[in-house]
Amino acid sequence: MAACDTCIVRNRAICAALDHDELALLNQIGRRRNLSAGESLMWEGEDSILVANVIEGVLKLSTGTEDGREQIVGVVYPSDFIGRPFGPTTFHGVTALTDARVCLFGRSDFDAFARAHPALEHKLLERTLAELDRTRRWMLLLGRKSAGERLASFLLELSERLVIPACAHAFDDETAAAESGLRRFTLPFSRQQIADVLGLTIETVSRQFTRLKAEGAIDLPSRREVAIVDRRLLEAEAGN
Amino acid sequence: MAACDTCIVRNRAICAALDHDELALLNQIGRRRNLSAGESLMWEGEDSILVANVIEGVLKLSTGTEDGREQIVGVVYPSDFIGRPFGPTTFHGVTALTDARVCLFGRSDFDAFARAHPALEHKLLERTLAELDRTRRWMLLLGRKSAGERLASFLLELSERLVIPACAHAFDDETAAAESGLRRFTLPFSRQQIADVLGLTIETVSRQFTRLKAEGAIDLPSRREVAIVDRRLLEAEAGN
DNA sequence: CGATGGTTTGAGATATATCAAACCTCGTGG
DNA sequence: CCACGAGGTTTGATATATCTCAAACCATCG
Repeated sequence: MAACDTCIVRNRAICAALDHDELALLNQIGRRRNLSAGESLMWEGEDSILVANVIEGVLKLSTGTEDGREQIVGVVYPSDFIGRPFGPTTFHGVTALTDARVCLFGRSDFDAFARAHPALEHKLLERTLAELDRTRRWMLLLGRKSAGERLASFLLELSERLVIPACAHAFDDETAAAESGLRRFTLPFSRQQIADVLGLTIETVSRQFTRLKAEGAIDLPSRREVAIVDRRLLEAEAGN
Repeated sequence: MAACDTCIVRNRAICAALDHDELALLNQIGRRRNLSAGESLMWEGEDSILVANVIEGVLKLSTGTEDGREQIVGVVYPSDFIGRPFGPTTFHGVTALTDARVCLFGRSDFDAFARAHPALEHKLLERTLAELDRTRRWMLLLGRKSAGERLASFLLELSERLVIPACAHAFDDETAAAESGLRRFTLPFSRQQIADVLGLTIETVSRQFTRLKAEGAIDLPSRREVAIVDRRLLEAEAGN
């Protein structure tokens, strides 16, 4: 039996474009791999040899300058696609933020398979277009928003993206609010990583956390946990 | 005779994926349109009803905050694709920076045509992936680079992107250097627009221009013209 | 416990923003 | 043809958000 049959992202990842037989073929060229938090799957500037689907966990995409400044240029969640198909080079590193599980393909195998299955390519196109939209909205944050606005925007986006779709309709109690995102969640980022997403320093991020808490927009039960106390206020702080 | 036959971007735009007959069909659903500098083709948040290929000219993609801060999130050149296919909303405005000419399609017509022609979708996918790479590299600039580095990076990118491919092999004299980009070019941006690309203010941009000139990296024959005097130095200033 | 790595808080430095004025450039009309 | 005006640009002086450097703090794990 193909591993795909029991895959929890089967219906949300680009694989949803495939029927049972096609999926069996794809399964033959792919393999699963577990990653521990902190482990890297690809490195910046490397030849593009692998692509993958995220099954579980959160990973970051990052680049940096010669002199060591780092910028996280994307964050991927279950069902997202990673890697650079149809091109020779990966422009950013990929590193697991939490323990993660991915479904890996050799790039050339995947490229060939995708070209032969337009429905799959179409899904990949839709996903890439959506990611481009999201990335461009992030440019507004990096270019024009204040530190406070950046952190507020970031927390709001996280609260939406961390919702596990399978659960979105199962609950709508305090754990998972169907409409507006999670009220409480665990950060898959350290303070330094948040700084690297927002283009700030760790100290500025920390100060904005304490400020948002002092103003009653959020609560911080522990370092890695955030509760949104006043969503309206947080949205106002995000200033879109 | 189809207008496409004489189109100067015929072999570089996504249309290159199509044969003569397919092109004739596409031509039936498209129309040309001229835009004057400053004219907008789409607005932020609008329903996505149009998509287009750029034939001639330079256009900006931009978003802003409620309170009027603006960020240019992309710049498109001849043969680039604009608009948001397969999605209901355009997340950014599209405005001509120079006089321009585009090949316009109704989005639903284009979507249908693209789905029926996988080779076209494939080209669009490659283009979207390349644009996503470029956009992510821009995030590093916005998140982590100084004003001087931003302007230097911007000028270097412009000098590459403004090369007219048709000429790239015809000349390699002082006008168009095949390898390293133009040595001298006209800015399709005002100072304010450059500020909006780089996430800076107009004054900071101006000061960095005069600094780069004083250091001998560039020359400014006029407000709208730039000559790269010392490319090495400019590259060093860009600090990648 | 005591060490260790991440985080928060503090004080001061600095790059960029802001506010304001002077300066070009170019088109217009006298 | 020249003066004028209007936008855009440059330069200057000052303010401020964020960074930098440094110390205190706190959880976690041996």
